[in-house]
Amino acid sequence: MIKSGVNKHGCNNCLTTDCFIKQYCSDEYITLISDLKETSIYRENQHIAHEGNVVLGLFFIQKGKAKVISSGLGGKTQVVRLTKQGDIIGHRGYGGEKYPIGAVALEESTVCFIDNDTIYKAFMDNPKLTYELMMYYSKELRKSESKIKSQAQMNVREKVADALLSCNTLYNCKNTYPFLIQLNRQDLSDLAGINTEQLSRILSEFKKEGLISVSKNEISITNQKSLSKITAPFGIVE
Amino acid sequence: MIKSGVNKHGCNNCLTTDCFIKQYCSDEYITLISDLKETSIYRENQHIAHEGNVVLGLFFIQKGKAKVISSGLGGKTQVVRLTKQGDIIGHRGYGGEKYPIGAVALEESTVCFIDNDTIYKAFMDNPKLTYELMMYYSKELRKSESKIKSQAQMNVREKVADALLSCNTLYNCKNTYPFLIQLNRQDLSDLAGINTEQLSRILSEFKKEGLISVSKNEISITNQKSLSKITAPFGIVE
DNA sequence: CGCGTCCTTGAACCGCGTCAAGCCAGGTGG
DNA sequence: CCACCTGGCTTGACGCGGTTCAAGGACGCG
Repeated sequence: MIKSGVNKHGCNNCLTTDCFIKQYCSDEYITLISDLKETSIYRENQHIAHEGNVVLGLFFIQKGKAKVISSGLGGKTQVVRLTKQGDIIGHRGYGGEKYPIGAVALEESTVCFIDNDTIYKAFMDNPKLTYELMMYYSKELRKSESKIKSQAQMNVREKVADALLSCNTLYNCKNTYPFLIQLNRQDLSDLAGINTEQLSRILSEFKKEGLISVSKNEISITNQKSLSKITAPFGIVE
Repeated sequence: MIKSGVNKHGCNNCLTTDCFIKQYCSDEYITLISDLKETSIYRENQHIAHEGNVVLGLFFIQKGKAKVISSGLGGKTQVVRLTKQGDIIGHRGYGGEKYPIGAVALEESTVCFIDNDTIYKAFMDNPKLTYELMMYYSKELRKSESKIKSQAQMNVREKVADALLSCNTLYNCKNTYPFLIQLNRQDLSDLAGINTEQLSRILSEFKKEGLISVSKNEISITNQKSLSKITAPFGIVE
């Protein structure tokens, strides 16, 4: 992990507009947090948070993408969710508890870390911040609950469509097509909750049906509408 | 739905100790909310919130139990989570959005409803309330993300053990055994994410192995430890 | 007593995961 | 520059686990 100098990345110089702190804290607190936070740059595949470590604070993704993962039996990994700029990693659990979920950068990412004490003070003095973060978790919870159903009821074909669409909803802000999925087969299958072989098969199907295109092993969504029809019966929330 | 008179159930007369409002609001706000909330009693199997309705506020479970459900394809239902006294139903989404998840009482339950405007004011003036609710959602999110992995990776046997244990963790506060599971086969299988036939088979297995006992179709956990061993490789978070 | 509901058990089918082999692109070293 | 190796991806074959279909039992209720 490359720890950058604290002062070089002051919040006032930060260009990110999605940051909860900058949006919902008083100027006074922005300055305070700016002094106390730590900003680090993670390269692709570097761990931002390790599974099983104690939660010492909150990570804010200033720039980049990450996957939130949870390991199961026999080396299996589940991608629980994907995150982008402005997202938060490391739910604040009950004080000092271990966090059973890890996070890994998918591309070079800039991440701010704010320790529990500092963020707690900010919460107490900036009700709007706490409120918006509550809403954020609430929204994530809805998405997560929706995914439980997907995992329980969908067949592999539907799971793949769902995984592709959730990438699209999250990362394709401008809603333009073709849209490139920036995940390798392993991550994509871990997200869909299936194995890589099945994923390959289904992708080939989709390719034949003209829903996606694959070149140089990179997947692009070309027909979002038809893809959506596959998952339609489930009323997916993204 | 039986709507009780507003004044009869003032917060100051309420005996519940787990209520977020009573714990974290100023006296002034408790009185205000007491006047504006609506308290209703739901009988078993009555809908507290309907899937697809607009979210007009938050439900607090004062007394009783409920299941939070989400319907899928072909009449399938997923029990997304179970709730008890002190829990919250109806995540506040982005303003006025439809809520894709429903809630049904599992037994006679008393539920308080607070509309969006009122609760928003309370949030802005009671930082501790907002903070605790944020923590609540954060905790629920962790549990939910853990369940995604369960659904994706567990086999039916493990899913059943997991479902039984999650009931136990939630409702068996005193941690005494045998502990009666108060769900019928349909609800239990919807919670586990499997069908009733499989559930039956696995329950018979567990019965033979002495992990549970079944009398008059009611399931009791007799050996929580051995049951936990089945799900142990997954590091379940409850 | 007959009916309906819920639960259990059996049997057959098939979707999915596993294993294994082959393909392709990129990197390395002779 | 080519041969070789490696890692990621694809495709096929097979067997198991789980879903589905169907029948029968247990129980409560009119």
